[in-house]
Amino acid sequence: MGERAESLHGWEVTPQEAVALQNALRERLVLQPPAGLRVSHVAGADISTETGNVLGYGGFVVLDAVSLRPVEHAGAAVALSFPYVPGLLSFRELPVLLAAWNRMVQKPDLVIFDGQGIAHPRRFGIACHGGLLLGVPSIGCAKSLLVGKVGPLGEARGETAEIHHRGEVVGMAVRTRRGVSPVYVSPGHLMDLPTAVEWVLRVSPRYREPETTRHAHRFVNALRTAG
DNA sequence: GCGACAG
DNA sequence: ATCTTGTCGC
Repeated sequence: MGERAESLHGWEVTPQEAVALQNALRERLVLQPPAGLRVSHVAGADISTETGNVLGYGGFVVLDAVSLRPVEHAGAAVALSFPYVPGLLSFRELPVLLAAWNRMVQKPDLVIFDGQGIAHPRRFGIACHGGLLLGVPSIGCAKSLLVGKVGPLGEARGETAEIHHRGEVVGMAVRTRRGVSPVYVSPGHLMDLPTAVEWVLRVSPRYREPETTRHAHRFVNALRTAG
């Protein structure tokens, strides 16, 4: 029997230990999609928190990859034990997302996270960490940049501009809608940059953010509101 | 030492 | 991320 991805490491860690884990786990990343990758279901992941409350409500919404219609959602509420620290977001959000993942029946072929993939100071954003632990192809699609610089970006939908950081191309700014700020796309695990950009555009036919993210965001907010 | 800083 | 009213634009 192989080890379970979820048990690669514990979550009771200090920020310093978290950084060491990122540097070690980074070596296991595969920045290439599996040969013949077929995506029939794509999921969005997100969490919702409340000021003055330790509980985090997280979940996934699985969409049919063609119609972009939801086919399943799964959520969980878990106490957030790690603070928000730029660069260590996955240690705050993944515990609740893993709990939600275990409740999901129709596991997706691809997950799009709300945050960075390798466009990260140590090339190990939440999409990398999540994809690795779940053993699923993943993409990071963030609303703002954590690291790196982007050059001029065309106005039309579909235009892209590289994200450069320390001499490397770590992602792409992608205009998903004309006249609106771009989103920042980078590969997570079992993924490359061209495929990541292709999928983000495919699941963002109308609005700035992917339908996966929009559905996940609404779902976890409803979870929190409901208690 | 001084800024920057996903969600 | 969350807290919050109105306001500008298609």
